[in-house]
Amino acid sequence: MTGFYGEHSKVWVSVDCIIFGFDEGKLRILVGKRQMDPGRGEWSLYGGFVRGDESIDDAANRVLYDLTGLRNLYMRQVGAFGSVDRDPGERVISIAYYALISVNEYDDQLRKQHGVEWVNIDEIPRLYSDHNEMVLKARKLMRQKLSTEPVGFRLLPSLFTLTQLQHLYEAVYGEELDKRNFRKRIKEMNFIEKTELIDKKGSKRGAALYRFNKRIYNEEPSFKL
Amino acid sequence: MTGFYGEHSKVWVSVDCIIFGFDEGKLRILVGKRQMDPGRGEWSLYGGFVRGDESIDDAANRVLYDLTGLRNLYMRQVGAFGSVDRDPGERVISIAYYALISVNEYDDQLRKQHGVEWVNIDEIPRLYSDHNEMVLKARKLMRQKLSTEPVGFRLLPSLFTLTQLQHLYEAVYGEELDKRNFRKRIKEMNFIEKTELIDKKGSKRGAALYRFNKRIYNEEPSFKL
DNA sequence: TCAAAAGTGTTAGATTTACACCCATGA
DNA sequence: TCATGGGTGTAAATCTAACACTTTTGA
Repeated sequence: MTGFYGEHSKVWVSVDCIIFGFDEGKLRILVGKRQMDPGRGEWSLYGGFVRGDESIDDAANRVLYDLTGLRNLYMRQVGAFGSVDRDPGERVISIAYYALISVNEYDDQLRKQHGVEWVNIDEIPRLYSDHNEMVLKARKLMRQKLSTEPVGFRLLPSLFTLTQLQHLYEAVYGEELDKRNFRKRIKEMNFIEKTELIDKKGSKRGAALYRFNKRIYNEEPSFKL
Repeated sequence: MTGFYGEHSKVWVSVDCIIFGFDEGKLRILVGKRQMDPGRGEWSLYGGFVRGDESIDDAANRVLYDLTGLRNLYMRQVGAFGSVDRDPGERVISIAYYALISVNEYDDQLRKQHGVEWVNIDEIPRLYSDHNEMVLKARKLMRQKLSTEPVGFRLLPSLFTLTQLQHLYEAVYGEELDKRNFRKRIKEMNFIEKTELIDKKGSKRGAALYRFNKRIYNEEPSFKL
């Protein structure tokens, strides 16, 4: 059966992950210095090779788990990157994925062990190979996704204040939003439910904590921010 | 240098093309019966393997040129598809692309030589492997693209009537549009320019022919349909 | 002469935007 | 007591959607 396929050249396939986090009012991604050749020491996305016995999505999930220790992260494919010489060593086609994580759930020790850092999305350094391009496309897709589906919560703690949510959207859109209009729209979405809990960290007065209710969303899935 | 890479398994990478055309008021794509194993005889997208010396975009362009004889088609990546067993023969990761072609520019003899047919987008048969999934995603991305960028013209002759353009958008959106509102919006877009030419095929009275003016669009690139 | 497609404006309703003050509390 | 962030409603402006008739001409 390999007769037909054999005429064509095989290549390595890797996955590279753009991992978004939101902290101190800023949207950030994880990057680290490459610890292997080629490109050792250059800033780079975290990635890995696709194994023969796993799908590309499984590979991305494995790489994400390896780095963060977290499962079931929100993750979407960004696309395949396949210039002939994108990898200086060998022909490698890479499939980029972006993921959303809640920074507070990520063990900072684990982060340091892997030598990765949170960098502000607007201050990304020159990255290895075509990784800057991947980040750009991931950012565009992520913004588009957050504006049409309620996944922004994946970047926040499971309980969050409306101010946190608003600041998140402001960071993603890169523009300020009107507080009253924002809250008016949130109120119409019954799946963003107010709890009895009060956050006292963010202000003296205290702010109501909200949570995303998936069950209600499934019944009434309309979202626009 | 291959020492590091060598530990990982290489795979075949192919491209598969969803080629959209618009004819007789219907949105269609090109599919053919597979002429090779595995899956011989099944309906399938047209595709090919990525060679060692070409980028994935180049591979897609080559495959498109091979099939249509046309260069510089509008083409965008749909994404990578990489289940372990998506190809019954060997591990093959495939990158899907969609393209827009103007049906009248495609030599029908060439089409027949390749054994491909235009099938209505709403009547796609069961396709080989995960190709139906590719078509679905391509369609979604294409609709999104057509609503925010003036690329619908790539599915029409270079001179077209507003009725043709409206029917195209109706086919893409799957819903009827109001003629007066549609034409009002078109009039605001100066890059859709009226010519002195009249189409007499579509009606007795004759309809004005329009063309897309790229230069004007670049100066004033705002589009929404 | 009539069937068939081309072409053209107005209005009501819905949505979006702009905007400012009082409240509760810890320091 | 005061500085800080939390919380609330209204009105003007803009955008969207609904709607019907006249024109031209080839058959």
